Amino acid sequence: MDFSGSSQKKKKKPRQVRDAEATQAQILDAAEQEFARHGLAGTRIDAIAARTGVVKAMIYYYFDSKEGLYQSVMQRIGTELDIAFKQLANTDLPVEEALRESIRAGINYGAAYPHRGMLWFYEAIQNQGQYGQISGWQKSFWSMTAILERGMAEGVFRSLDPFLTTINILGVCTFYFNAHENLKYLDSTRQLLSSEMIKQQTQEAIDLVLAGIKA
Amino acid sequence: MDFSGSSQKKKKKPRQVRDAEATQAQILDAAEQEFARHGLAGTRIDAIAARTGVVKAMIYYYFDSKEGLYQSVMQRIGTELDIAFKQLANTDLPVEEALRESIRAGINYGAAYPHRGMLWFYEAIQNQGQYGQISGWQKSFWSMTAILERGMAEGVFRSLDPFLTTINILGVCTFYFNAHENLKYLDSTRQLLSSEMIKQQTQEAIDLVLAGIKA
DNA sequence: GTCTATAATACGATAGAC
DNA sequence: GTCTATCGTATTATAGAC
Repeated sequence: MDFSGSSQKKKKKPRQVRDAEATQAQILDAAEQEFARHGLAGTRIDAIAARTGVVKAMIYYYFDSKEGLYQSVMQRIGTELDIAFKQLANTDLPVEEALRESIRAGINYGAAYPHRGMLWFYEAIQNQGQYGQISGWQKSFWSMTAILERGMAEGVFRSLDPFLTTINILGVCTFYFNAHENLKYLDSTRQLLSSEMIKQQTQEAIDLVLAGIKA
Repeated sequence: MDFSGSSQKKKKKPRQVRDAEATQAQILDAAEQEFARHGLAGTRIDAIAARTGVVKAMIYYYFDSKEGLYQSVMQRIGTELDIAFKQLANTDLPVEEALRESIRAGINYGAAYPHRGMLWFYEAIQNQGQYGQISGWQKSFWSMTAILERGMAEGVFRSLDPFLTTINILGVCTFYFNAHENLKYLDSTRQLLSSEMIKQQTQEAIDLVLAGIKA
């Protein structure tokens, strides 16, 4: 039932006319989502292409390989992370309030980018964290450790290991979101990702940590 | 260059003569490791077969499909989990000590089965926790919540949300091991999985939580 | 820069001999 | 119960037209 040659040819994807920068950003966005959902190994280039609307070959054209694309995603996360947590380094606030703000920032970040927590776990499990270093996330970690040290020096916080305590605070901030898919079966009446529950969880986390480290 | 028919044939795997039960257990062990390392979707049946020394077809013979094998792994974990955390339900200990023991048990479990934490995260991310319910892990969760409620009733613990606090304690117990591959880059002088560091972390975790919830 | 087509390989699952 | 051999499909990556 295919009449005519040129007037009614099969539907054909019109060639996209876009600038390189926009296309690259679009690919990075789609890639971040797919990598977070399936990890580096499990992500299908086709899925990224489908999400972007760009064809598979374009991804190889811009990023060489799946691994190269993954590294670019990590790099971009790093620059955004710097911006989000840079302010925590300022010493204007009293330590107690600075720590409260850090926890708030951590939970808000986890709520705002729920997929990035998964990305980090895939990175740890599948790639042993080798690509994660590209992002330079360590800077954010040490800025929280610095707050704890300042609190100890000022006598506001009790004697503790700032390194391990930073890890444990990070655990409180992230576990809620990272384990959400498992935790949701516990109590079907609670919507764990609703803004009210997150607000409650923020308060509980701050109360637990602050009471846990005060002198 | 293939002389003779039977005297010099190519090296051939000798047929294994084993009982069904031993073979099944062997497959389950190898499968648990592979599923923890690569998740349900990412695990290759060939890899399990290679690890077991059994041939791929045997796995299908005993477990029908990759999904069936995964469910069997989850079921086995559930029975072991029950045994490991059953004792925590007893109310002989004072609440404070009961909670201390729970945290110790949680960290010890994480240290003893470091791969299982990964398995749970894969389960959450890849399968939305649907297969995790087979294990019945919720029982262990609620037993810790019960301790917190008892502590509040006795006036030993401050007023808190037992549900969210259980999640946060679990976060402290598990994050250290789950994020280990990312955290190891922070301070190369600290061996996070050494028994001394785990001992330190256990103490820090107990101090943080106990101080955090005491009345 | 963007597309189509395809090479090369890897994987889940099954059939059938022993 | 255990093995070999294979089918069908999905996926990374590239070649080459436009």
